[in-house]
Amino acid sequence: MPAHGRRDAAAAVFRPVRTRNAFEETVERLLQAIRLGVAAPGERLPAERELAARLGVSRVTLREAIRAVADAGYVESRRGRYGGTFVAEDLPGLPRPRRGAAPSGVELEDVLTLRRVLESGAAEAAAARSLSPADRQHLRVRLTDATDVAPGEEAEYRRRDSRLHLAIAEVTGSASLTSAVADVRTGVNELLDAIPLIGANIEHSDEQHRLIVEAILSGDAPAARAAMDEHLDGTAALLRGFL
Amino acid sequence: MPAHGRRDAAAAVFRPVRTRNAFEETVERLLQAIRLGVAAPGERLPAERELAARLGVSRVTLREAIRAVADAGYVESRRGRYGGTFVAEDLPGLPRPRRGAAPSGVELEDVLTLRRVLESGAAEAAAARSLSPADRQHLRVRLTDATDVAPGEEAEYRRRDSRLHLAIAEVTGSASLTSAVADVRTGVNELLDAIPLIGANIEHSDEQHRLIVEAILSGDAPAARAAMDEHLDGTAALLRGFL
DNA sequence: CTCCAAAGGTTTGGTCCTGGCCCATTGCAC
DNA sequence: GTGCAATGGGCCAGGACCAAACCTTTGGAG
Repeated sequence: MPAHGRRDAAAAVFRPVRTRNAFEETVERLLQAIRLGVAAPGERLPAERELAARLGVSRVTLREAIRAVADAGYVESRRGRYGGTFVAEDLPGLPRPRRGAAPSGVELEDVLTLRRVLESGAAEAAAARSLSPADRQHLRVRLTDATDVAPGEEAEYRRRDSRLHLAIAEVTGSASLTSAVADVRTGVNELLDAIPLIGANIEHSDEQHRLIVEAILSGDAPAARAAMDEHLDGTAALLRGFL
Repeated sequence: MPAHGRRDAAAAVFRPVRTRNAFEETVERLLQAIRLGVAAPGERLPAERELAARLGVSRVTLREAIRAVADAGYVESRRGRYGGTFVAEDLPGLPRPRRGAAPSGVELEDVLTLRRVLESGAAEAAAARSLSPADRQHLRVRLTDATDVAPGEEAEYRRRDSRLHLAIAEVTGSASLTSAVADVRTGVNELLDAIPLIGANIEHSDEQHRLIVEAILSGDAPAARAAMDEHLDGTAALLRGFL
């Protein structure tokens, strides 16, 4: 009996339906928006009523989550017309000193495998599509943002880097692919938080980012995939070395 | 302001936290297990207490879901020692006459894009890995199963086809990739339910399946990707034509 | 034949979450 | 300045969901 194989597939289908409660999930989403640079410092989040509807969560729950995120210093709420919840200009640093929770090798390989599949696939798909002028502009802007970070601003670099990778997924036109990339990116960022950021690596990444975007913009799908593969291999090697 | 691009990424991060309620989610998972062939006709599901724990759902909720699925004729419960919940030997046909709910073109392309990224990526990743003898055997068994369906058994073919594709994801060793493939596969199956199954297509698929598995077993990652790409292109063309 | 283990079936009390409603604050339009 | 609309803030009744019991059925072990 191939019970082994069956168990793996079964684990995929019978995985938990709801990982956390609504409050915790909502907090994670807000932090994800901030850490991936989807909501930049100073920017306003959607109004509570709208955001609650979008997240499929009651306003009470959303407000509790916002409260928690605000207490941690990530956002700030203002009342009145033209009020709202705003991302803090000065974001707090890492809340996670990684208290012994080093990810196992299996977990690491799991994330890296999924990441490679999703991100290289997204790069290829983006290049294979005929992009609208808005899409092309979007990519260029994100690329510039990412290569244009003041030295010493590691956290900001991480956000813009994520935002660029996310933009590549966006221009594939596939909403579910974009969601998947956002999730895997969050996982990768958590891992990256555990290792130091080196200047040489950033410069190297900048160049690779340029190559990737160039390949996508010129519609060269194999080149886009190859460039993304190489880029990801670098990070993967770094992570494997440190963990 | 690049509000357009921002909106897409925001939609990914601010997507609903909880799509359905626990009951509905659980029903979907049970049906997914059956339709993907993870639980074959006649097979026993895990005991309620264990399954509830795995799904992260209370036993009460799980039982309600099982009850619903049993009422629809998919499973049957037996009490007493060596009892349990068993997948029906004769599964009901399609419950979905697709009442005008034809998927929009955008949705279709969304699923197909994600599918291509995930499944071709999985094939490549599987080929790039050094597979254990158990993995190799698993792939071979699933391949044989899929090419070995009695004529006229379209529903059974669909299940074994899914099971083979799922096996490819399994042998990548990445649990999250396997989950993602299972989900996208469910989406594709729903689309496929709307179009007829033609004998010639099955034969063609059988041959492509052989090529894919062969490439994976021989460790030829580019060939595995290429073979999977071709295979998926066939189905994609079929779907685009019918919808 | 008796006991027991493993499974499904049932009940209860409590917690989380929601949907709806109203209040408080703010700044622009008039 | 007055009105108003958009926003965050607060409250409550009821439903969904859960954890933890306990009951019933079944068939093998001894």
